[in-house]
Amino acid sequence: MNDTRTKLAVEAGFLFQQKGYHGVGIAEVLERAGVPKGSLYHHYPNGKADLALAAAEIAATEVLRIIDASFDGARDYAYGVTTFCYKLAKYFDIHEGRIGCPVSATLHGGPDNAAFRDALSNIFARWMGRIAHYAEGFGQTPDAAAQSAKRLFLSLEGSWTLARARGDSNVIRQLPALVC
Amino acid sequence: MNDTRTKLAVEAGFLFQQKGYHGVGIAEVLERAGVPKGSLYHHYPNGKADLALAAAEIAATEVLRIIDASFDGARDYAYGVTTFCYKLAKYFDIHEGRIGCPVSATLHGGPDNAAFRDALSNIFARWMGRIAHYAEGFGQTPDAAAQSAKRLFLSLEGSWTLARARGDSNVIRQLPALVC
DNA sequence: CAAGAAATAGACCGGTCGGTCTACATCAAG
DNA sequence: CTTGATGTAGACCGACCGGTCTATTTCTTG
Repeated sequence: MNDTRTKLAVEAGFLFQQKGYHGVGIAEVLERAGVPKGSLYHHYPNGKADLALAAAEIAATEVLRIIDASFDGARDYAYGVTTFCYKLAKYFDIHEGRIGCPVSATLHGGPDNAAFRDALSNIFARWMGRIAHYAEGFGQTPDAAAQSAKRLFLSLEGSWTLARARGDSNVIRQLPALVC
Repeated sequence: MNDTRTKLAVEAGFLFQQKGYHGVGIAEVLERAGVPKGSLYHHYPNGKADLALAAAEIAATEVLRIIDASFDGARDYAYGVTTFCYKLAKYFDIHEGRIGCPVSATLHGGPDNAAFRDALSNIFARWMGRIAHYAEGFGQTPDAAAQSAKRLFLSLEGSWTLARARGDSNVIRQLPALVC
């Protein structure tokens, strides 16, 4: 297990989420991580693209963790959604309101290739699947659960966009009232 | 009135919407528009940033036009929403599925300054205001209309994101069933 | 310890970036 | 025809881009 490798992806993710793939220079990532260039290309032979995919994967996993933490102790679906949105709003505030969906901000606007699109598509599917899983657990039929998950996901992506434009996380906090 | 000026903004918009602010080079815009560099800095003294704001404004106005065209002859709110979504899905397909919300794709990921954020925020507000206007016209109370507009807008932003990741405009076409 | 693998370190490279600058063409007004 | 404003044309610039390469240090394993 290598600390440098992870640190690079984490710091790169932090920057990608704010400025997008093309908005971040390798030099900036290296400076933030306190790592020389040689190490980057040792751990990520394909350079920036590898770094972005790794950063997106880390962010994706973190969001799944937040979903679990939000729904596990929830008394019903709406309660879980509310907790989830509040946690995300807090995450948004940590980045000082200059962030969109951590995954799409990182991968959209990157090189227009199949690898990036597939990664995005898969991550989104995993998120919706996990939310649907919890919705089913609260008694919804599979179809209804999938629909609930999709409704939440789509609005959430939009909320991130609007929250970022306004620099105000309340858009995210008010989401449960809109979709439940 | 100057044709070159408009042509530059339109072509720049086409590219920004696909690759984002930092993903597009000035040279690429000039080539597409068939315009030399001197003309660009004559019409847009602040260069790329001016160009992006002008492009976003054009796209924003075009969306307002589509909203009007969708709701003007509609028999009820849901019908208008459906027409609106179909028109946007078509627009998405014209760009071969490589596009997000034309405005946020252009301005998000651009320079992190107040001018860009304000422009985005204002454009979004105008869109939601126009949708709410039509919702009121179909008998919704002002509060309910504002809520309907917000619900549609947020899901729509999300749909664009998901549609782009999947390269499939059907996400947008299926939206009315989810929000009406 | 020896020896090779793993990782760090950063100088260096060609290409492209956004932007400036000067020269020239076009046009309207006197 | 002259003159000044408007717009076109593109050579040119320093800064920065992502990526390569060699040298060195650190870790692992026998």
